[in-house]
Amino acid sequence: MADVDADPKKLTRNQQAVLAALKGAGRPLTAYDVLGLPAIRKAGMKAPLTIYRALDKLIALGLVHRIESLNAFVHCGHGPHDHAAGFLICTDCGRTLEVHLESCENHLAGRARDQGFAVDDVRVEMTGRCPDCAGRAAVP
Amino acid sequence: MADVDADPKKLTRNQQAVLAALKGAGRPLTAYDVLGLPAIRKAGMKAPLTIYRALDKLIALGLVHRIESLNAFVHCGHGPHDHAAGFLICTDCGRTLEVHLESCENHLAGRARDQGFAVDDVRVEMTGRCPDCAGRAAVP
DNA sequence: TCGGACAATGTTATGATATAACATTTAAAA
DNA sequence: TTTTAAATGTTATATCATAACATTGTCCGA
Repeated sequence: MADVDADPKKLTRNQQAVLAALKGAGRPLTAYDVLGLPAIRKAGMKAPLTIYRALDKLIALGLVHRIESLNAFVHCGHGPHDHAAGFLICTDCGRTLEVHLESCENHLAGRARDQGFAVDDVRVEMTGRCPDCAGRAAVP
Repeated sequence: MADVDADPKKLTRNQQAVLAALKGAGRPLTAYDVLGLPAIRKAGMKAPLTIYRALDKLIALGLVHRIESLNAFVHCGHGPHDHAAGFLICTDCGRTLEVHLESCENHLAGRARDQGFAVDDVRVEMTGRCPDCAGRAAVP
């Protein structure tokens, strides 16, 4: 689970730079997308590993989520939280919406426990079209 | 959605070989795992693309599922089906359990629709320990 | 303040996953 | 049989991620 007590002020320069990049993007970016950003190069980061290390930390702090089906990373707009997050991924514009799964998580994890499975983590990713893109498609 | 009317007899030699490999493994394999299997080399497949193409087809037919968080592929033990599948991934032994999500899918997709999101596909992956491994851990 | 411990960083190289492009063959249908 | 679509073969390359090891920075207790 995320370390909800994390103090954002304690982030290192690299971590701050990567977090700011994801925040500014407003959508998931791959590690190499981040690496390519001018602000990141200006911060002196120039190797993939530098980005991945910052991302690892930010994920551990619950400030960033990894989107498995995109191999990408997105800023968590909800602040650190302890319950599982679900993502709605728009296949048109590439943006994601984060949804909380308090109730679903119990349902899903309950299903798992029924089978004797001890659940550590729940990941939900849904693809489709976001409100904006769905609207555009309907009225072309 | 999966083509439930798919006829397994119509699978090509490559597709049959890959499907048999995943079936035999009983757990998720990466494309390169599959490529490395003697039976696959004997079938004449020797390039990654050959494997990926067979996998693409098998996935489209609903005979194989991709596990995003493992970059791996697993045989679907339930036969082709039309509803979303969830996976319980054991971090000890690497095996997966597939669970059906009839009810959860509605719940999740409903949440999405509440936000104006048009859902095409739902993916659920849970990590933890399977009954066997959880048992071993509890009684060491 | 010093010094030890630990986290973070820098650097280079490489491993692992996935697809592009284009020629050829096979299978199915008209 | 012709013609059409799908599958395959082959080579090269793109994309995502980590290993290994040296160095630096930070924090806290003695």
